[in-house]
Amino acid sequence: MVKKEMPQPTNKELAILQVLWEIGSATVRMVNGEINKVKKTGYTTTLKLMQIMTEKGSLICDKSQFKHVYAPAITEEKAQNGMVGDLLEKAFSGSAAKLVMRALSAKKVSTKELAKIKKMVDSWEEK
Amino acid sequence: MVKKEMPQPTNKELAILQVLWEIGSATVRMVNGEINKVKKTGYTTTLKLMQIMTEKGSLICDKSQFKHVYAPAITEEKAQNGMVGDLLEKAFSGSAAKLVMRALSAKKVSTKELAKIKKMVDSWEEK
DNA sequence: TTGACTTTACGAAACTATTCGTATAGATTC
DNA sequence: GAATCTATACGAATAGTTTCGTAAAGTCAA
Repeated sequence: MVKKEMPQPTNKELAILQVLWEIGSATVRMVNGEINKVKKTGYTTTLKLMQIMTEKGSLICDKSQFKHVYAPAITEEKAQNGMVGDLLEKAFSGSAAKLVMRALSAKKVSTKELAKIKKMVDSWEEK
Repeated sequence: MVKKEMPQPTNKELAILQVLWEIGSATVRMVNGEINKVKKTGYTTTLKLMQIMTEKGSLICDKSQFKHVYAPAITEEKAQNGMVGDLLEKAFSGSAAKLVMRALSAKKVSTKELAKIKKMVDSWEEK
């Protein structure tokens, strides 16, 4: 079985995927509505992008109804793994430790977040 | 003082930056030599890209000699922080914990790496 | 059914990244 | 200094993303 090498989603594609991961599936109008809360974007712009994403295989489109219904073709988890893996290779020579270090310093990390991270690292150790 | 919003480097730009971070500063020929170890690329292609990067402000060029000498305009640390911060925002809703979790699962992390990460998280806690 | 409205289809423009061919200028060698 | 080699300058082709205008097709209410 050949593993398809999926290119990382572009920023706009990711914005659309975020909406669909959140609500499961939606029409273009619904997605465009969400997108517009962040940045004004024409309806046909979003439509076109979603059609292209369907061609690429990152969305699935149900055309049985007049209003086509779109859903993500990959899970958020897989996409996140892909993006982190990509960044890891191209900017951190594959060292997860370096990346984690930057993640901690890139942003003020709350005590709560830090506790979560600690817990996660500990539980990972047991494997 | 206005903080300039630096766009994230593209993949090719990053490859060039990697070389310069490694050796400090270099001519186009040297950079192109390194690049070509990974992927065959024409000399003028690398030249053009480095000129564009200089225009953009991600490289600094010393033209006092016939063979121009280029150096990175930002540190690897800053660039890594930027890239991680960007990914954090656009794909993890700003949650460092989620990103760290993906970093751990995106790749087999060695025991050594895991120990480093643990140490880092612990020392971070003291602040 | 007709008119208003919504949705999709199509095509193209604007923009960016990447690539490289060709021309020109500076250095080197004989 | 003429030939040759190396470097930069310039412009353009290609490819991919993002944008949207316009047209065609489907829906629905009066």
